Amino acid sequence: MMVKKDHVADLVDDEKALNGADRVLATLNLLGGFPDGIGLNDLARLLNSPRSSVHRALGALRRADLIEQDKDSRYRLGYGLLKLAFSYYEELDEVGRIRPVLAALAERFGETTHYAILDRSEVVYLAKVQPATSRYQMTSVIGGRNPAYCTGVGKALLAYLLKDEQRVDDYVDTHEPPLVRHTDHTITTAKKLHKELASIRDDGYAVDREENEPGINCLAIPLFLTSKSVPDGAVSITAVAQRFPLERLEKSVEEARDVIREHLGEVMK
Amino acid sequence: MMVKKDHVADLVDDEKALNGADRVLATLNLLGGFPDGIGLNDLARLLNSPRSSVHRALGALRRADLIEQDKDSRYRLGYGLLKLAFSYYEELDEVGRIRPVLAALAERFGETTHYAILDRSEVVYLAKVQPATSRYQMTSVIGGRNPAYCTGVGKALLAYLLKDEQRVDDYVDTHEPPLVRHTDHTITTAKKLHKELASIRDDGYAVDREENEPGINCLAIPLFLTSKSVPDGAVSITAVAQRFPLERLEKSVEEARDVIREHLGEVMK
DNA sequence: TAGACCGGTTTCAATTATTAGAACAGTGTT
DNA sequence: AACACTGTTCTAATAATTGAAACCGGTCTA
Repeated sequence: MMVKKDHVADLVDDEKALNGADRVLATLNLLGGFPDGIGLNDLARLLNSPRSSVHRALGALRRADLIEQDKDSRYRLGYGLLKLAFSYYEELDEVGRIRPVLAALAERFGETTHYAILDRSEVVYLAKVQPATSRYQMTSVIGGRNPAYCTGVGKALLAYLLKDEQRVDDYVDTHEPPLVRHTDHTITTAKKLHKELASIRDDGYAVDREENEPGINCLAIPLFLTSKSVPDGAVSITAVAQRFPLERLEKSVEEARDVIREHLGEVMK
Repeated sequence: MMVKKDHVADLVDDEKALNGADRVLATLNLLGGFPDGIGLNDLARLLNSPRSSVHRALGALRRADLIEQDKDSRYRLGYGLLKLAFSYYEELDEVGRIRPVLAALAERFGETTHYAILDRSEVVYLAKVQPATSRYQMTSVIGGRNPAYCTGVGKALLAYLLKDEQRVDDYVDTHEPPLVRHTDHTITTAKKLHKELASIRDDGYAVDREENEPGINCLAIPLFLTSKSVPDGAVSITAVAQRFPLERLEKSVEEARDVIREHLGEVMK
């Protein structure tokens, strides 16, 4: 079988050999990329570890009910992992509260909606609802990340964290790697970012104008669930520019706010 | 803090001490039960392992991006785990096909819907959709399991696997533990089970008459997606008996079939 | 203010499980 | 029948895990 080599780079440091538990967990992470399963040999190659070691790692994972072995003896992530993750996920307080809102917004506008929080300099997606009539498949994954500066939700949340030019400068200077240009519209300078964040504070919402992915626009509204000054997270409506133009997205702000208010009350600026 | 001791029994064999990778994975599994996080000491107690060993295990898990440490230094499952599980889950072929059907059924009947497959003698829930107006919270979790003989989906799937009395006998005899009575209506004898499965084969659907949980009824329809003779899985509509009586559930069969046909075509007997 | 206590973290010699190469055992293909 | 391909088991040498105890930074209490 062909295996994409570049897939590995992120997961395994080819330099130093893994040992013990680290190898077990690297194996687990690696298996996530192969929904149809993968053989021991390929796995060992990818981890550049001896087959017998990987074999024992797989044994531990199977004992813990995290992976399974198909009839054709390929290894896959197992249902135990799904149960672990989903039972944890369903217990997250925020998610239960927010998901009905996302569903309502997705239904109303016919577009994919997200809820994301800020973690250091990145946004983490904690919920995602696709409308019933979704023809497109967004690349976002629950638990997945994006840089804050080039996403709608990210800017919506940064706006209330980087309130003056000084902090924006610090953010940009210490950002590692430096603000990368994803598209023609990506904001890459402290000056522009500060201006953008100020405007977001004024409006109470943020717009991603194809700054992260070409052809993808996004409207994001920060939510103040537990604090009046710092938002806990932000909801977003993500739309394909071609089908749902930017102007229409910006005109939808009040309608979206109404939906949110209906479910959560006064949680917006 | 108070920690439920019985929670552990399933996860950790108190007898023999864990070592290395096994302890790391036991830690991971254990953390799933504490969405608000848990401290190192409690964790070590539950795993009855030395704190330093658990500490190193946690280090490995953090390196693998599977857990995180809160401000107050409690350990939680991390977003990396969510990403791992969800990216795998979203890639599962069946799920993508089935979920629209579940959503449509949930919407139509206002009840929770499931899709489950058979794994040895248990059913595994692979998808779950709650209606927008869901007041009740079902206990089922994606990746979770139930015995087949006392659930609607389980019986719907067994029906096409245990086609003669001989196989039903074998199933019942080798079932470990023996067929346990969950409620007054649970089927616990081979004779009754055979009769029930025969009836299911005739009808093309199964009904769980409060056999698994008191007060919970269920209508299940097996789906023949890849084979004409053996169903791949079954969808179910789970209803609280009080609000949605059994008769109404049985009368809904044709309507449910129409919804399924609409989305998937001819996949039913 | 001292001091006891709680948490997480680090240390270190003894131990023991991991390591990795190689042999083994099945399958399906040529 | 030989081959190439799996996953699996075996083994002595090695290196990582082990776990008691010490440590450190807090917070509560006397």
